[in-house]
Amino acid sequence: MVDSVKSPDELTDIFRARGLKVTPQRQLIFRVLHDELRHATAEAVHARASRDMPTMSLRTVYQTLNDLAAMGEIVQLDLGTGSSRFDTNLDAHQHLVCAECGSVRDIVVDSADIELAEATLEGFAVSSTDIVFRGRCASCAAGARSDVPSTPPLSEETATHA
Amino acid sequence: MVDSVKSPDELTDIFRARGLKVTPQRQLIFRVLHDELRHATAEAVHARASRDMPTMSLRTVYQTLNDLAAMGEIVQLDLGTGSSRFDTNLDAHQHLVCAECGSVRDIVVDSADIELAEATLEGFAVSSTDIVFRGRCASCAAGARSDVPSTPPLSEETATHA
DNA sequence: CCGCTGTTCTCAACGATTGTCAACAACGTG
DNA sequence: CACGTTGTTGACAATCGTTGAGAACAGCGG
Repeated sequence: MVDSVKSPDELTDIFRARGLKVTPQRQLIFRVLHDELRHATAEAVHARASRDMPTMSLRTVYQTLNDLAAMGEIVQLDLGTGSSRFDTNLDAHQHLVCAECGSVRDIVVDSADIELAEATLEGFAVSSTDIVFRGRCASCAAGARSDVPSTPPLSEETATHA
Repeated sequence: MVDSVKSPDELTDIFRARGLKVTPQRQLIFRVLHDELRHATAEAVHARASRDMPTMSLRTVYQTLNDLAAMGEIVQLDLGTGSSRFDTNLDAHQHLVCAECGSVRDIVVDSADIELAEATLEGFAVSSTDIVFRGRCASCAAGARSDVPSTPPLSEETATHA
């Protein structure tokens, strides 16, 4: 986790450099992302930001998030949890996703291991490798409810077999 | 190893074994999946199936697809392409996704390579590992014409490949 | 033939996200 | 500090993928 909090100056530069105004909304959103929510959904960012700025519009959050993503300051992720998440970690890394609570955690994988045989690729030019480890996080495992009947997950999402 | 077409008998057994009726819709959907569309979206399946059975409802397709997924006969995938895809390949494998045309191809990865340090996991119990290699397929690289907007006219799933 | 039960169909609703558009606030420059 | 350009907001509508709710239906046992 090298990228912790960015200074207000950096923050300002980031926006200014692209001709974007440094509005309090943008500052707040950016700060929320870096200070607290590392894999937040737009909703989550909005909820958090609304505490400090009650008039904050969800529309603005989406817009700013997209702007930041377009600038390469954050990365938009689709982890199959229903909504996009925005990652402030720009370093190469992968994710652990808890199927139960939906929490997301970064994990560094030696992607060099994942070498694909040229022959297998058959001309496919890989530009990025997204890995999602699904499972159950420690918290959920700890507070595992016992009354959950083993009803086959009918309308569950992304049911992967063993 | 390629699970090609399943015989009508197997097909019947699959449904019957779970107490589901072998309706023409289900048969058709199942056949479409195994015969042609290996990573189809519900829409795609519906489009194909509608050719043979014009009254086929999209709702039924979704329902049947979910049923099949619940039975473990197909796997629901979220490849970040906007909609779920349903994979008939039950063997452990990963996917190559072309960012341009959206085509999906299977690829076998020695997932044993992807060893995660216990310490790093911090109690997270990994149950599945989904890897998506994004990039550009050979076809798109070959016909890299900028005048053609990347709009797959018919099915989102182009031919398996050259 | 009747009714039961599982299926399918139609249509409406949902969640996430974006478009629009008008009124208004405010950033950044000079 | 004034001004012009941008950004924000609010109030919806619209989109896409997907699911819910019932009604209509088909097949089987009685």
